[in-house]
Amino acid sequence: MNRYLILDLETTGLDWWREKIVGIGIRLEPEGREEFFPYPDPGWLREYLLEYRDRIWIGHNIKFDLLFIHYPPEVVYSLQIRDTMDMVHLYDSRLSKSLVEVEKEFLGSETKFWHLHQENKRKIKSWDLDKVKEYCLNDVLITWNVFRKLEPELEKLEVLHIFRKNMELLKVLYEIEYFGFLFDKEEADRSVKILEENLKLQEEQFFQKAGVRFNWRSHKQLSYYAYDYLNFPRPENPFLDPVTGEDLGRNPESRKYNSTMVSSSILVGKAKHPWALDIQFLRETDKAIDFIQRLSSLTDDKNFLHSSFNISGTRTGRISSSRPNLQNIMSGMRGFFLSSSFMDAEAVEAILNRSQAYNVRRLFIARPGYKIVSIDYKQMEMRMFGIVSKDPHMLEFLQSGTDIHSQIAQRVWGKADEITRDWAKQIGFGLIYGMTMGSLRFRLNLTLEEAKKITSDYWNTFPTIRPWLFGVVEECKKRGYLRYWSGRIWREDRVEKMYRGANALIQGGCADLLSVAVLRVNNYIKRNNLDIRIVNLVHDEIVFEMREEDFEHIPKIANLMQVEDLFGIPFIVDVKIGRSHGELESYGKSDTGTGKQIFSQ
DNA sequence: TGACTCTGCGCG
DNA sequence: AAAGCGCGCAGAGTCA
Repeated sequence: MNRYLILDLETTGLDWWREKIVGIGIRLEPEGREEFFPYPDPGWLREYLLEYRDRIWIGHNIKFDLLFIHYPPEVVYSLQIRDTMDMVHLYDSRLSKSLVEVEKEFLGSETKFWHLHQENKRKIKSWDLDKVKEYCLNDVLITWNVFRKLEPELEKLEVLHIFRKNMELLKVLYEIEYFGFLFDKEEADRSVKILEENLKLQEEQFFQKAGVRFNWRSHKQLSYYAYDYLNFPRPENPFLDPVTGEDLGRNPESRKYNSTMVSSSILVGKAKHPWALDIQFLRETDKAIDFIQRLSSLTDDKNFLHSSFNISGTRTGRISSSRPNLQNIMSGMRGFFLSSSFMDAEAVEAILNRSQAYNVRRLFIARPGYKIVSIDYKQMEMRMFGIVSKDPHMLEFLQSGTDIHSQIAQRVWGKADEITRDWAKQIGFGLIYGMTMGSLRFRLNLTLEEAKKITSDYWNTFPTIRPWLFGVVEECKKRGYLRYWSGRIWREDRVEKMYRGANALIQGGCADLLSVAVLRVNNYIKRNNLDIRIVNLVHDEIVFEMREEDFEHIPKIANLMQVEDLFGIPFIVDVKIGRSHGELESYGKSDTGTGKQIFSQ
């Protein structure tokens, strides 16, 4: 019979490296014994709980609690852990993971809700300790009951093997978060200064051009000055329902259009507004400043960032990242070269000389003596698409490992030039995202006839793809869910949304593949006792920090990532190395003749 | 003042 | 005749 330790912490905040534990509640099962310790001494607490290290530890988002207790990663690796938050996610990724909602959904009670109704959680420091104790032990009890309820459910759904895999992945994520990613704060401060000067310069140029000063960050004000004040025709909202007049653009499912009409794509594309590029550039600089300041505010006293990697944060099974989000860091300027037209030559030069400041990734650096090594998958989603759709021609291309879009173009249209390669690429995206014909037309800048011809050529060349897409929807209609290659379940009961299932199978399939790769690579690192850390995960990329003398392990790591045994074809990877995440250079060469990476030994 | 929504935009 | 997948975060606006 299994023995359990269920735990829950109350803390002063979310950041374990600078906040304090207010109290910890634990429950021992099967004894049913409860204990609560207010403001425990951290060292004492670590020792005390280890008396129960042979038990299975259960928590709702247990990684959070373990980080607050501050165990070294090797201790966490030695534990058996169960995260009820991930159990909920594997049961149905659409559900809210907050304990209040989880209690309601699976236990049918609202005890936590009523506790919170009486007290403000943000002021937990000022609660009576008796109250904290009662609240905390109630959370522990809910967690235990949710675990008991969901374990058999997950078994019935045949997803316990994914749950076990995820609990091992959680330990790797723990280690990534525990050590963190070194942030170059001095350089960040310099960049912010430069960007703020740039912003001032851009604002001045813009206000002069506009002939009026206002807060361009406000949609309301910008909309007024860009259209009414300028007497510039306001583009018609194409999402107004012609019959009812309802603004469908306000539908949260589709927020691309809005009544203010000041998004970049509308200003640039639809309105062709004279301020479009100026606004785009102002926003870009503003965004860069926001990014860097957010990062600077979250460093610990040694300038490390400890992002949270969440395995139950996405609909598809991808990992998400927060505080800070390390998966959307700017890599450089995008809109500048388009928008520089409104500036005088001097201003253009001034900003170009400072363009490095927009590369926020270069602020993520290796520790002294180490290098950043980034290994990412080439065209990962296209590969997964070929695998799940089982199209023989697509799979044949994937085997060779050369540029997939060019190969497709060659096969479909008999030649692979820039134009046909772009067609192939856009249709590939379209298939992965469920694009409509209208959108594809816009993307390719074609007439309806041309677009239809091109897509039908594509369908004819890959005969199983269209039937597969229909089949996915059919299966979802029939069962109410889809199952990934990994066994993970994706549920959807709205028929009109089931087309998203194809994307889920691809995006989520890639996510589960990456998690397998992470585990295998991590096992290799630990087994050989290597001084190599994973510092970031970005959907199709693993970022490492290692010494140059350990570069000899790169081919092995790259090979492990290719997981050739899983599908019979390798997921080809690309290796880059640099002093920071923003200054990477290719490492090794891929042999385009055979398509085999040199890393596949 | 805080909680919430809306909108826009960075990344894969 | 343009608007598809998955995130997290920030400022402005709104309301109590």
